[in-house]
Amino acid sequence: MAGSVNKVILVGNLGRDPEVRRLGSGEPVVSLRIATSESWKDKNSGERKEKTEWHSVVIFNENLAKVAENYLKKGSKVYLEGQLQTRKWQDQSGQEKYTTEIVLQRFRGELTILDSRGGAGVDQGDQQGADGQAREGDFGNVSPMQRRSAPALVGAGGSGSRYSQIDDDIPF
Amino acid sequence: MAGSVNKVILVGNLGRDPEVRRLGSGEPVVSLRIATSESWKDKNSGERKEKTEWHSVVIFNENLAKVAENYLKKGSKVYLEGQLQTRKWQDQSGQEKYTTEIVLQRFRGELTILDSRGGAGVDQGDQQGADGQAREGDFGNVSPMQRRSAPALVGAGGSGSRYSQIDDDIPF
Amino acid sequence: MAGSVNKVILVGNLGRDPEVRRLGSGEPVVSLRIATSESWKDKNSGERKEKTEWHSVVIFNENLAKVAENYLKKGSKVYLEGQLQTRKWQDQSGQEKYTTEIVLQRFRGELTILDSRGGAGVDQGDQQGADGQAREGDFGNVSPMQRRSAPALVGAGGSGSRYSQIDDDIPF
Amino acid sequence: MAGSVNKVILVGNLGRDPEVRRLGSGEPVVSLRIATSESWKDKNSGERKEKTEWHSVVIFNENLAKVAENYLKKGSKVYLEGQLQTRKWQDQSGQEKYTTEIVLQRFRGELTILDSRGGAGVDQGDQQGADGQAREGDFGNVSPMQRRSAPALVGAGGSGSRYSQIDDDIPF
DNA sequence: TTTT
DNA sequence: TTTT
Repeated sequence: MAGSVNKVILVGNLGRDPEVRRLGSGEPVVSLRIATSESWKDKNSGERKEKTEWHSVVIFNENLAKVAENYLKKGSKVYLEGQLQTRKWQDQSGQEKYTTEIVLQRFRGELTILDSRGGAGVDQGDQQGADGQAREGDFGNVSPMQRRSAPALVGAGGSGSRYSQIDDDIPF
Repeated sequence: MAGSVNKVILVGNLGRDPEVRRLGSGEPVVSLRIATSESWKDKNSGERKEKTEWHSVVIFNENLAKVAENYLKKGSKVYLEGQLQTRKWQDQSGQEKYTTEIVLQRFRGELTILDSRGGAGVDQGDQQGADGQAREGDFGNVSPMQRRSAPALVGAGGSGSRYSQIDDDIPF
Repeated sequence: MAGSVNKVILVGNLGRDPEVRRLGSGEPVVSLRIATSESWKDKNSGERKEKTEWHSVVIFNENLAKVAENYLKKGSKVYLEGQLQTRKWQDQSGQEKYTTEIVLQRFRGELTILDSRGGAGVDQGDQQGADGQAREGDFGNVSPMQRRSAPALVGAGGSGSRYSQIDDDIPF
Repeated sequence: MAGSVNKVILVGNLGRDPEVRRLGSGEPVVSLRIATSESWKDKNSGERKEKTEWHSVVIFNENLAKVAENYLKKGSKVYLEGQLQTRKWQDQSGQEKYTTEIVLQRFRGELTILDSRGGAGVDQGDQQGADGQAREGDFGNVSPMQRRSAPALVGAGGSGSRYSQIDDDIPF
């Protein structure tokens, strides 16, 4: 439809480490499980109550997938923008199921790490500085402090060469 | 969780008339089915392609539910803000199913009608003018032009009295 | 600062035709003046009141600038996303002034035309279809119905060749 | 104008402590100065570059003003939503000036504290729990850990009674 | 399964 | 004036 907008904005924490699968090209596609929650004081009982919502996020955006793979882990707090997408699938018994996910398509979406130490903002528009000059291959300002504690584990099947390529791209 | 955000922004069109059910208190809860879509030209075939995404929206916000009930219909274009919520249910055969909806909770969310004639902005914060004076009971600027063509049908089970009460509330 | 977000979302109407200036490269930079407004019923006087806010928008994003140049005009309704930027300048008398604008940087921001006839969505991520295949040069789904009424006037200083180049890019 | 949206979303840090002034009613109006910034690696020089943008925020929303007054301080990181508003004023020399601010009107806007320890989410819709029950007077889930280090200084001109009233409202 |  |  002409003239439509489909946007999700989340600020929440990863419930587990990112899951990475690779396309034929070797590019990572990263899945995240993000929790958001609300809490309030029940007016009758006076108790604190809390409700957590879990969100499934899939990152096809190449640069953001690399960042997620390399700098996020269980517990990380992020800001992200994606779009809603519902897909149909069949379970083992042939039952039809629907799953709604927040998808960051290629060249789309945003991801910003919010953890206090090593937090870093990254989004797909970061190919350009405030000076208006485009900078291809530059994908943002991820701080090394944010690096996952076990970099050797970074990237399922990831090779050192891929990782150093990221070192070239990431500006630090 | 402290410090989280769960927000969906949609601009799209209703695929069918709003569905209204009533709480014990008589307040409407309105369900919408909203389409958003993207189109692009396939680089290989040169064909125009389009993909439509359908979204289920549930409006508990009392004022916005009244507006949806009375001023939206199949084809209407809206801007809306709500939050993602996934609920579990069982179909007739006892199968577990999950449905993800965009929910506008009581006192939360936004809904703005974007149709060219009679479009009108309404949101829950509209209890106050630009002058900073609170105005309870005032819920926005819905134009009569936007009224559904068959007001007699407005509101499943709705009575004339309820409708005129809305007339008191809606500022026109 | 690591971990920051600076985003403006507007739905409003152009108060005048887009203003286009050209960079040395010939790329258009387009300025828009957008009105948003709120209305409410004054609780004391019972009068309808309305307050309009005017926003200055500057589009450096190349594809979106072309769309704005060619498909927007006074009165057009748009959805747009950009970022806040305040710049300092001096008036003729040497007085320091500050102007805050909503900027759509290169490769960033979104612009979607919302007018009922010929409305069309365009954003910088539209280089890729729902199939996940990137499509460079494709910048969205602008409908010919949306074309400004006087295409001969399109593009200050614009040549026919540039315009037909747009015809190649725009998918219709 | 019917059908418009005027929304700003910021994630950033306070450059200084909140400034509080009081309305005749004693209600606080809080001004914040928020920094957002982007950084990138210059492709030519290879240097890290950074550009910071400063935003002026004014909070009329009563509950959010109290939270800002009591729980934010220089350096705090927040997520907030408000609307753009430009006002005209005259400096001492009679010169006309314009200032653009992000305003959180009464009953509108959102504010969520993002600091890692003691971070807390608060927004004006928090008068209701996930159970859909409205809870007046409840304005969110601010953690005591987030309290400013010198609570005695909290609230310019604030009395102990006002502060304990907040203690009643804030759910901890 | 996160976070506070 | 913040933050990394």
